[in-house]
Amino acid sequence: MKTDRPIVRIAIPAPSRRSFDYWAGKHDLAQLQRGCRVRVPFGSTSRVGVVLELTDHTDIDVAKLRPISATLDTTPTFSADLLGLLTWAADYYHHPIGEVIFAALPAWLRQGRVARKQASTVWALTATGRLATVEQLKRAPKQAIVFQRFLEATQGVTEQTLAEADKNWRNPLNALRDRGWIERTEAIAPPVAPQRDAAPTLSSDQAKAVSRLEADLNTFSVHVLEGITGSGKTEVYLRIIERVVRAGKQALLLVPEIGLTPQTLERVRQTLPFPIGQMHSGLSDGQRMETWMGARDGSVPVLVGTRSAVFAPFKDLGLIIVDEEHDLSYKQQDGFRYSARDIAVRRAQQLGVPIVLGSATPSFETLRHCSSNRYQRIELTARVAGASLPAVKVLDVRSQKLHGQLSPRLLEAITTAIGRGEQSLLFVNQRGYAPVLMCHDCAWVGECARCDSRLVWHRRDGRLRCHHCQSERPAPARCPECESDSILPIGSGTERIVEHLEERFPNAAIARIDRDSTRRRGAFENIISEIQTDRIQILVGTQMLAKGHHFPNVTLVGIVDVDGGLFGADFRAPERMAQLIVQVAGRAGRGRRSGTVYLQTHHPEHPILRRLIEHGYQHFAKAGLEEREQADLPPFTQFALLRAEAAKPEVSAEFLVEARELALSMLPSEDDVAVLGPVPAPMERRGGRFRAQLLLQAPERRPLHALLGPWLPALEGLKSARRVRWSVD
DNA sequence: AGCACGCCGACT
DNA sequence: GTCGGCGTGCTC
Repeated sequence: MKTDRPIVRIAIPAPSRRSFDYWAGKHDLAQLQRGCRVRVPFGSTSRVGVVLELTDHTDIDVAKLRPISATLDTTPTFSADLLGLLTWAADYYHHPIGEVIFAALPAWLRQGRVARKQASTVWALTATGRLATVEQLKRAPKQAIVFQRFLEATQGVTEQTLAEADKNWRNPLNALRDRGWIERTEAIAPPVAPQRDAAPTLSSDQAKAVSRLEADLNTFSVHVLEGITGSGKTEVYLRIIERVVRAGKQALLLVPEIGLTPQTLERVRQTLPFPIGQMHSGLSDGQRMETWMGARDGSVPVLVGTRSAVFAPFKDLGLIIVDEEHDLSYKQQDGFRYSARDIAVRRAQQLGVPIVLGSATPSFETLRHCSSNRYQRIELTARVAGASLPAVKVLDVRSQKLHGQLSPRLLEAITTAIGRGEQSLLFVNQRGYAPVLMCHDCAWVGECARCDSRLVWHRRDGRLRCHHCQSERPAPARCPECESDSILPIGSGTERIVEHLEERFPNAAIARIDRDSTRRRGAFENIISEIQTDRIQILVGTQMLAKGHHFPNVTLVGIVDVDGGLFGADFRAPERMAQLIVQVAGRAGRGRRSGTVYLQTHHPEHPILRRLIEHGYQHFAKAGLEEREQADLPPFTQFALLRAEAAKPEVSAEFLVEARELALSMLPSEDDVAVLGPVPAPMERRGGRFRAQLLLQAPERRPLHALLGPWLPALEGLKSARRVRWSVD
């Protein structure tokens, strides 16, 4: 109904997809514009909300309206275009608007703090300080630690950064100042001139790519930069970013979670003579706020960040780059399940700016857009500086005597590599010692009490752990069932592979890289830099090693077991396996020497494997897409998945059955959307909860969205919905 | 999600 | 008599 007093429509972080209406009250309407934050009473509590609209009508009973309690912003926190993007995302992913908007805010702003750039004091090296070395501070270890930070930073150091790293920083800082090595500077230190010797000459492919991108800088266009590992995609990104920033605009570079290593950032910093902002989960609230504000006011011209940086504010964004666009870490897996890559494309479209999707192994979805000419493809074919592509060898492990899953030929190849002073890299898709612990006498196996899974034996810690929930317990010395002491590990994880290698190569230095060995802060960086100094001869790791790192001396890459990707239940399993193989192959022979990739399999003739090896990723993807089309699978069919979980299996089943009935009653025709299920989820019991799902399948996006629109709010009203945890993917 | 309300068992 | 268990319902 229409009212005579102003009403504010507000997004509030609550699990309701509706917005909430309040009286504007006595507050200044200028501070209640779209995008401003306000504090409002909500039930018995108080919340921070964001104004979506100032209006004069409401759908609810005006007697229920309450006035907002306070305004929090004098100018809107969100620009019109960013708020537009967020409302689009809430709509597209059918997720509550309040939660979407709050996912895009730094914690301080979520709590209602004033958006103000901290008056951060920045210190920078003086001319004297640039010539000084850490060795001169041998007798002043505290100063050495602080000084080291200055050597690592190219753009000065804020007091806040120092305070976060070490609580004893003020005295050493003053001492360094007294030495005349550092000085206070005004704001962000003037960027140090890039230390690159000379800009590397671009290959003809790279030059062509740069000029094609430059031609499209002022319009929306999606370019897929497809280049094998080592073909120099990063150099293309850097050239085009530089061009955009010199034209007075900002650039956003999205990288996978694991991709934002100090090295990546350092490379960008060393190359581009601009202040570079970073945004990722490792930042403190203060740092995040600083970067957020800097991007918004334009003082951070280049922002490098992971998934959530796609929601960063910009004063004048001119370019978006999504590196390794196929990477799964662009998809948020819980809560607001968005794809940062897809949102980035939408954002570029909305702003009328170009976006570059880079990958050696583009996702099938992206390739399909290329073949329908919505995206333009740019290929980089040759590896730079003469480094050649590794040869791929399939090792048939059938009826071979294996040493902890390693075949004689693989061990032989490692021996040869060590003899030549080269490094070997082995991928194992299981951390821990062994994926299963089994009693040889009664066939007991360690199982998780809360999940449908086996417990992984972590021998170093003497524990059995579930990799799907938090539960763990001491590893038994005897079988808990029959008391036999012959309990055996079945299969191998990284720990056990390392053990076998240590027996076989007693003089080799072996490093293990998985979530367990890199849990400590800085451990990952330490191992990576140790590898780069060539002290390590053999690296054993999980997929976390597959991305991004440059190991010039690795010439042998082994994938201990590729069979998982051939027979996975998920229709995307072959795509992922192929991407992994190509990516890890990219780790071999990046320096001057050529490399070899060994794939161990029990199915050397499997057509999927043969296709990839004999014809390459492009051909593999083309055939894979044809198969998806035949089988009515995405991206040729649109899927939406309603998941539900509850402590009892019948509770989630009941909810999904009701949801199904509701969907069928709302559908104009059953031909539009097929409702399949409910069926138990792939791992039905996880963390003590029973999970089930309902699949909606439609040939087009439109009827699916048309159903989801009214269906999801209706589900909220279902009584069975309150007894389950549910979400839409 | 929080948070209050409400209706039943074990304590001083 | 009261404390508190967590089922149920609501938030403009």
